[in-house]
Amino acid sequence: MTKASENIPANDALQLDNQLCFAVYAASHAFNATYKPLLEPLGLTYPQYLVMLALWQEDGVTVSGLGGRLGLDSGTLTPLLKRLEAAALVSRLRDAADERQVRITLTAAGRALKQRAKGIPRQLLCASGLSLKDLGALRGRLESLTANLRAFEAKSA
Amino acid sequence: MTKASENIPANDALQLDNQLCFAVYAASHAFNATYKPLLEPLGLTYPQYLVMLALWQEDGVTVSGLGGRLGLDSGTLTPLLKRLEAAALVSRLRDAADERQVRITLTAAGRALKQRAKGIPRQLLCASGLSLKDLGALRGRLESLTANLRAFEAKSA
DNA sequence: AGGATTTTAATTGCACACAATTGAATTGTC
DNA sequence: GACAATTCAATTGTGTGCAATTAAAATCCT
Repeated sequence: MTKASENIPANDALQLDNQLCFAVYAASHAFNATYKPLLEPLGLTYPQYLVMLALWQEDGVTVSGLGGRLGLDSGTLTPLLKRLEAAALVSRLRDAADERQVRITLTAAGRALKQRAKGIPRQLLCASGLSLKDLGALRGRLESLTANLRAFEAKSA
Repeated sequence: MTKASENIPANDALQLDNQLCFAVYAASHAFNATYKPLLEPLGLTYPQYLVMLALWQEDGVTVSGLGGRLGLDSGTLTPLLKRLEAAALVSRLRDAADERQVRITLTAAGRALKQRAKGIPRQLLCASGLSLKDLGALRGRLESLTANLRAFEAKSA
């Protein structure tokens, strides 16, 4: 009998409170709600903040490059990036060498916003109630879980 | 100096890959993607599956009662429940004693679906690559994190 | 009893998220 | 060099998710 086939009482397996997926789902909503008031002064939604984090780290990337890092496709990113463009935080320009690609570049205002976002990680750390050490450990476990889930899908497909 | 004010190098704090929130966000998407092919034969989306889990556990509840367990409001639940009703899995009936409330009750087909969902938790456990023990520990840490985030919001509001 | 307050679900508007399709641009192949 | 196959972003359609408003029903309060 392998680890993954340990005995689960049938009645427990479908209990909502026993679902790891629901714990992740609830935590994801809770993060969203915690970020909302902190991001509102910056005029960003939480997914837009994640896009800005990625761009502050690396600028001038293509839509699919950005999508690869965030796990999002053009169907999500195109309208989101248009809103960031309307807010004058990014520019969207066709690559001259390959006009299929659109390069996303921060404007001066987009770069400047990083300063105003500087304090947010500290506030979230505080809200999480975790030490840096515990936070890092939890993050590692979640990254490993995500990798396992993706590998499982890839295997099935 | 308290735990929550440990030193974080400024450049690291805004790195996407250092964000616990992003690890949760990515794991949530990965769960969604893993469930999708498993739920498709049942005709359910992932949020609809969570609603069904809650109903299999306790039937005949009000919309707000369901919302309390799932952390969702009527703006999300009303259309979702209408789709489950259209699929003949639940009935939505005004409470005779208090006509403001709508009671959600499983149909025979809704109860029967539980049998077809029986095998799903086992497949997810397998996909997660975790032992039951590790899974429980991770779930506990996420529940505690969610509670902390909610408490932080409540404090701010 | 009767009007103000509160509770409850539904509705509206906006923003993701993803599958599937479209259309333009590039690359591969002959 | 032309034509097929591929790549890339945009578009379309469906389904959440949440804030704010609406409308009906119940409760409170004198």
